[in-house]
Amino acid sequence: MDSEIFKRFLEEKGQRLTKERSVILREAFACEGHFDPETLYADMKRRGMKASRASVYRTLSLLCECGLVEKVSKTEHGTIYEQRHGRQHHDHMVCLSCGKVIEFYSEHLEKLQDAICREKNFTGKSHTLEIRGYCGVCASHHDSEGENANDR
Amino acid sequence: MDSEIFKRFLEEKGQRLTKERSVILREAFACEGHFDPETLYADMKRRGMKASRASVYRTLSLLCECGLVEKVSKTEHGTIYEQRHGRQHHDHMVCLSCGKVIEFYSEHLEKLQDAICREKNFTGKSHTLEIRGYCGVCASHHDSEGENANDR
DNA sequence: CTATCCATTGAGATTGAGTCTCAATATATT
DNA sequence: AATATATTGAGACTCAATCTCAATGGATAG
Repeated sequence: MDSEIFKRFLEEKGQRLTKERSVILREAFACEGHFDPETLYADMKRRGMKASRASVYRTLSLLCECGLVEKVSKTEHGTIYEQRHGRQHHDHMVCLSCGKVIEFYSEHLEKLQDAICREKNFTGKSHTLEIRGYCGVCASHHDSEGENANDR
Repeated sequence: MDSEIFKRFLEEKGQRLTKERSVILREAFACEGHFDPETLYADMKRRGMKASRASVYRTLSLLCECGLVEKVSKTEHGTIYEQRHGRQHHDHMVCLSCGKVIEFYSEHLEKLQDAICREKNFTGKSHTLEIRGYCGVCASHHDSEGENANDR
């Protein structure tokens, strides 16, 4: 279980898996996909679970440190994290307007990168591809207007 | 000249190329490479050129709009922009051993990304691809563990 | 030249994400 | 029980970025 991994990680550092940390871990893994700290915090509060904003940020740092969670990117609306345990590699599209993150995976793209690496005599180990632009919803608002398709 | 392009762009919108905007444009193009608004603002001030912080941000928005400049990424320390005029798009390979950065460009890769965007109904505006691994020199020094060029 | 219109500017207020501080509290160890 | 150490949360704080609005300035019509 994820909390076991986290617990072990903490104990190795002489730290503890507290109630608050458990709650935050659960919350982070509940939303299958991406999340940002503020939303996570707000959701938690709404559901009556107690943990301060400070603890949320502190715990997310710890989760990153032990690899269960990863910072994916920064947007106008804050940092986006994603759950990493047991998930397959993929790349991201990030909507510049609403901050939505779309995951995608393309075998073809991966192969092509391998080819480019060979060509440059480079031994690729990992990569990050982020495509920034506008999601379907925001693109339609965006066409007509300038910059005001902003909502949370 | 770049300021000509900017001027034309502004005039089309019924706006003017003011002294402040000129200064900011010049400053942005002076640092060959990347920059962030706060540093640009501070540098400008230090050199005794006058333009408010608000104008810096406003002008950078305009420059992005007309394509002379592009938002490249967001970091802990703010947004990074880069001058786009006359420079070709490229992606990066970063050597984990010696830190060397190799630039590359692949038409095929770009096309493929466009296709993926269409598929996801996403309007791509820009992207960043960073491949991390080992350059030719470092790879040979490295005892090759027979790993393939895969990701995560 | 003068009045008018409207883009532009800048100082400072405001927002919002994220961090830091520190006293109070919880937990483990002896 | 006493001590030591980890943790928490409220709120202060920082910093980038945006917004507000009165003052300015350039262009143009009369």
